[in-house]
Amino acid sequence: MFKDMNRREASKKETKRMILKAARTLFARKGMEECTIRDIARKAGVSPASVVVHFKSKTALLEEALCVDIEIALSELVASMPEDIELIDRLLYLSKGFFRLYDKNRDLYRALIRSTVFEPASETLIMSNLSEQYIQFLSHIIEEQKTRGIIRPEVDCRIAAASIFFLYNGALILLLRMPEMTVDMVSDVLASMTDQYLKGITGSHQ
Amino acid sequence: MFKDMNRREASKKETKRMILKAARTLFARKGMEECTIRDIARKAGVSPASVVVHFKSKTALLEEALCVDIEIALSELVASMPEDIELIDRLLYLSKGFFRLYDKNRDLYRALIRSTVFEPASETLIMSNLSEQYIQFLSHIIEEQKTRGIIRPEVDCRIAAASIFFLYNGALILLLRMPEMTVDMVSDVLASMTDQYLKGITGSHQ
DNA sequence: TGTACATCAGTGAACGCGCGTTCACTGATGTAC
DNA sequence: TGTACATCAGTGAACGCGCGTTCACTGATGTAC
Repeated sequence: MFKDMNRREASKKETKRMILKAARTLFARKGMEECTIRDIARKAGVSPASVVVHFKSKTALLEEALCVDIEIALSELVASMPEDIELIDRLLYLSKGFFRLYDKNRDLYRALIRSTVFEPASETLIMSNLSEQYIQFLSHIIEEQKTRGIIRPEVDCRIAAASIFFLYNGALILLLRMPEMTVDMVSDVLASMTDQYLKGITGSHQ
Repeated sequence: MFKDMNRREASKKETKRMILKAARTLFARKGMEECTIRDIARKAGVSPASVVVHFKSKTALLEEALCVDIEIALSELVASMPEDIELIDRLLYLSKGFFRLYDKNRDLYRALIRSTVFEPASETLIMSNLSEQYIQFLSHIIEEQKTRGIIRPEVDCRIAAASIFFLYNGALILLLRMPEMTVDMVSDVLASMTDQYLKGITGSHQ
């Protein structure tokens, strides 16, 4: 029974894989706007109708095609994170990694983020999950820093992680919408912001 | 000579005004996706081609139609800002004002923000200017708090204002993409974040 | 085991839609002489 | 002053495009008996 299911399902997965591969190639080459579902179907060697069967829209296809790279980048960054550096440097290590990724093809990632960030969360599950993973990872870092006494015990880690994510997100928007900004410039801005955030801006602290 | 110019230009402006008025009504009633340029033209009593002459795209029309409300809201909030409350309450007073505005028609404002925030800044001048105005106003508040000794002198006001704006922006995205979030819930989250930001999260401050 | 039927992934052509764009045009307004 | 021309806002119809959707279909795979 399972074997039977698997034959059909395997060929279905294979078709989907081919469409995704063609989509990744064409999106990267020509950008979101310039390639049509029919282009991708032709390149993948399937019928246009088949693309729509596997992905409910061009946006959903884009999301699934590009999120692979983001997932890989996230796990690589997490794995390669230096252990012996300060909190702020760890945070910036992550941000800068993502900025570099998105900088490889700004228009394409801009199209992706625009069509996911502002959609209802239920429509863009893959991107929502990625953001959630990222925030949770930030939250763990903060929790860990708390045990070391670097972060004050009464701080809500979840709120702090989300704040850091929002700052990152703002900086990312700067990068994507202003052609004259470089990865380094945006990283510097984010560094200042994050530094301020960690230290606070009120009172006469130090 | 001026009188001559004015006749033509006046009628041109009048046409534009009528298109804008029709657009505001129809957008608010049916939403961005559900109304077409031809609908708006019909309602305004002009030719569809005329709409395209005055506004280069449907998005540009949406931007110009809705930004009026945002501008009004901003200046009202600035004018009605209580003077005798704490910094954090002033910041939240502004944010909550905007949340309430956007909450009146979430889908519509979501469409607006999605199609402006991620476009190149040069394509969406009105919204860019509004954000800039808002950040500058935040910057003035911080500057003023600095003179009172509430904010530390070495703090970069511009960076602080942008950070606060980014936190606000993140909270706004929460509101717009999660139907179950209310204005009060989002305001509470933003309050926690802003509070943390002002105090800082590292060290044994206080 | 074989036969007869059911399921279902994928096909390819067609549809209606709204988009921006184009076009020759009309007619009012402005300008030159 | 009038006449003849230039400008230009706005017209309305048509165009090609890509989109999602629909449809009857084919043919391979799986299932019941």
